[in-house]
Amino acid sequence: MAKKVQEPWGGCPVRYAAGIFGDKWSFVLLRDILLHGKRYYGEFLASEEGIATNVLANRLLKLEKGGMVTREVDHQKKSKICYTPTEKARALLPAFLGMMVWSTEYDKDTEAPRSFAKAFREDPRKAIAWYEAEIDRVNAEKSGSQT
Amino acid sequence: MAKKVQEPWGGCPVRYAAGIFGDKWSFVLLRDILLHGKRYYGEFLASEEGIATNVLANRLLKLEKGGMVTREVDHQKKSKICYTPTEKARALLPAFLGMMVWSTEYDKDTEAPRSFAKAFREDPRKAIAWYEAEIDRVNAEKSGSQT
DNA sequence: CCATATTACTTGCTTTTTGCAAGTTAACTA
DNA sequence: TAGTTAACTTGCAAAAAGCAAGTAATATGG
Repeated sequence: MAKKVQEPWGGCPVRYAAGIFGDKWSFVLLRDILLHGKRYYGEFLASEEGIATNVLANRLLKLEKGGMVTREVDHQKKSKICYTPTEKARALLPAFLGMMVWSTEYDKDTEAPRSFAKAFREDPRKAIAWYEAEIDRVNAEKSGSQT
Repeated sequence: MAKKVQEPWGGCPVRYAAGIFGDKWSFVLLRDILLHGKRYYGEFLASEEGIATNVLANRLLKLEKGGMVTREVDHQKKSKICYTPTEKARALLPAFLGMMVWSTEYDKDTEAPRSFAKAFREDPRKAIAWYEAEIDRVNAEKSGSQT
């Protein structure tokens, strides 16, 4: 029996967002899928934060039900499942990158290069477009459209 | 013995943000303090989401340790504690409002007026400035600087 | 073709966190 | 000065997270 996934918590915009990705593991998964080009269960599991396998399965299901990722059998290897960010997840990039800029400013141990915040502040649209293009690139690579 | 508060989870910007406010109750508290002008324990407790008293105490402490709020005895009534958003919390407004715009676009039950997303998209700085001014107004009101 | 390995989960169990009700303490207020 | 408000704390049950091991469907080397 599949574990129950929290039902959407709508109405208020903050509550809605909190209901969809308002927990630390969802943050980390969104980072991996939007910013690090990860697509497979094993890749998410390998992130340094060390998510537990059952929690990972639960969050992937929650993100899928929340319309943030699509789940399909990989085109190149049928034993793998490919998780792809939806347009809804991609539309979160501006807020997500804005949040990261905030972190680089306040985390004294930040590992992000200064250039990241600088680039985003100087031309946010361009920065967003760059990440969008990266996502498209990864998607194309996983689409089985290889020669 | 006070409950232990999660130690900061630094380095990666996403992980840092997740460590500071990456749980649904912190989201809701930040909304109340940044957007709804709430300042007191009793006000946070009264939010419709229904946070438990022990969780509220824990999250206020976590936000304080994370540098998001200051905790001080109220100037007008010494039996009350006034929680005030720090500059660090206020600096999160752009990302926070961006996230809310995202919610209004994808939550079919959204209660936010269209004008909110429209205003933010047309002139984000102006929208942010409006909320900043609101925060200043509430702070002034609580500062005991009344006639 | 078959044994071994990958990959994506699921299951069972322990620990931690949350939720809920009740209790405590220090101002206030009539 | 007795009752009230405000901000927590405590104890306990329920839910979620963490951990180790197990399973099922491909894939792969010989």
